Amino acid sequence: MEGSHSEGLESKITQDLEPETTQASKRRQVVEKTVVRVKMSEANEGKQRSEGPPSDCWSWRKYGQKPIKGSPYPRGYYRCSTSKGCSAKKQVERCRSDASMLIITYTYTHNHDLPNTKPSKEEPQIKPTTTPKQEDEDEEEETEENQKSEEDQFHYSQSPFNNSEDIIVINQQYPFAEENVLVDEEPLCCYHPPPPPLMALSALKSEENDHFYDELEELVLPSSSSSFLMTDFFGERILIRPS
DNA sequence: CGACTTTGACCGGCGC
DNA sequence: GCGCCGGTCAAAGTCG
Repeated sequence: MEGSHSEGLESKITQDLEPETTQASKRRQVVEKTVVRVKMSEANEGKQRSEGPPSDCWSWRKYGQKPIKGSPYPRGYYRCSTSKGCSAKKQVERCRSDASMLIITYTYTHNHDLPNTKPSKEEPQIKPTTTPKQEDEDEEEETEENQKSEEDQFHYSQSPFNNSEDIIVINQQYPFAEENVLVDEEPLCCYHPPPPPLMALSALKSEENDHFYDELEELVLPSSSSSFLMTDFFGERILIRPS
């Protein structure tokens, strides 16, 4: 399974922060929502299973799944299992027009810190080749990302959506795709700078996330087959403004 | 044994 | 008021 993580881990993640009330209901959606779009190449999709999905560093437990009108793919409902009292939730579904695009909607915030249960162990070398990510690769985004990263990187655990009007563009090219790092699955995590412990735990969490993707995979197995090439995924920012 | 996934049923909100 | 749809709950089953 872990033969080669750094193979095709390209994911395009776009995170849109919605201050609240998406637009539909005023009562139902009076919660902070963060929409994250994760674009993964076929390779990724194929590997999701074994490699791990673009997950955040949290533990999620699935508590439901429902077919959504207008979408050929069902939506999965996950709840943070890291902490019992945590009300953080997330919905995962595939883009109906692009099966390779995952739409993850985060709701509520975590009221606890990241499950850094294993800060020591395989984190020492988590230093990506390009140390601080690719700070100059995405200047603009990087800027934002950087700020966000540094701030949300772990703050995310406390108030990921508190940044109400921010756009987080995850632009990762796999800085950690080395081999020591098992970060082949945390786009969400990765968009943060190279947080040492984070990576380690990311890998740990991958199991759980694995399920989540596993499922998605079952939903729709794109005939991806062998297009397993490493294509740099560029960050794509989707700005959703609750005008 | 505990934690998690799966699946059907139920509930509440919204639109017509 | 009715029907539709999204979201959540709960029981059963599975896996580590």
